[in-house]
Amino acid sequence: MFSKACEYGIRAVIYIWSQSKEGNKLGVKDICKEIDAPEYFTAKILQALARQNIVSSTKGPNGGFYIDKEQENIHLMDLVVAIDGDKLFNGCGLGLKQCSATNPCPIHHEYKEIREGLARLLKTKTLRELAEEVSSGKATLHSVI
Amino acid sequence: MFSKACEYGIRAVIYIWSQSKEGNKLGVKDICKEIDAPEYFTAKILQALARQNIVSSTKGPNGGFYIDKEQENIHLMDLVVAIDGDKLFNGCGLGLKQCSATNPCPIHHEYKEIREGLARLLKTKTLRELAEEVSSGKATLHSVI
DNA sequence: AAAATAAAATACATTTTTATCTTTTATTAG
DNA sequence: CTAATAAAAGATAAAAATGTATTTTATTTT
Repeated sequence: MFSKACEYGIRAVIYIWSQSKEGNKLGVKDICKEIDAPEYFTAKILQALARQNIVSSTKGPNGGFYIDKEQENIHLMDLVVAIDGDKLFNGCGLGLKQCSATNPCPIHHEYKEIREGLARLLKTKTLRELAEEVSSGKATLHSVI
Repeated sequence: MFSKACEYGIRAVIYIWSQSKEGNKLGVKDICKEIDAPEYFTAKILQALARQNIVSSTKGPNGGFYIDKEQENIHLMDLVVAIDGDKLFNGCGLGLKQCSATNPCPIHHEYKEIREGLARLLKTKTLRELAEEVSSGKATLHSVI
């Protein structure tokens, strides 16, 4: 469903959120150790997200990734689109170039429902909520060891 | 969502179904022209499906792909799994190795619903039904020109 | 039996995704 | 100001997905 890049990105950002109280900044190495993701690859993803203003970052000692005020109301959808684009949400399930209610592929209507359900989920969930689930121990970002 | 291979495969098989009355056999070239898919690539997919007994084929003059009795009750799910495997239906949305109700990722429950909705759709639809939609003109397998 | 046909198998090429390593730039601590 | 730190940027590589071309095999028609 989501690309690997997107999976790592979501996990990383939720982790940053869950730790980003009182101006706390997190290094890529720490993030990746915690979420069990490849370091350099995840770094690239986070850099791209910083360029798109989904997360913030600073260089140098005590630098790292963090969340600031402007990013408080970001939904999971914004993050997914920033990494994977929106093809998941507006293309035809069978890859037809033109597929619509008036010229539907054989699964158009049912697939549309699924897709919209997914979009609804991603648009509803804020990163704050997801981070809270992790902070409170109700959810995790890594496999138990 | 589905791979390109799976999109082409679904379209090809539905088309074979829709044309496979009275022992009619279809060549790869004809199929690909109709569904607007790359010929050699789609041929490989169909060959793999033939090995897995999702469709039938014979070589030689008047040969081609067709559906026989044993394949009458195949659901869309069988086809998708034959091409893309089942990772879409049993993996974690965020890629965690272990993710379950007792050790959930932050979107476990909601994502599960989406995934199960998709699985339900694919398990409900038979290829016969989908082909019928195409035969009757209610749905198409290619963009209108 | 020979020729023609079409899938099957094999080989090869390109593009995209995933992943790693190195160099550069910005920032801070001493 | 200098050294240390950490992200940013760039280069490279491996793997997977996608796509194309060629050779082989099975089948049928003549």
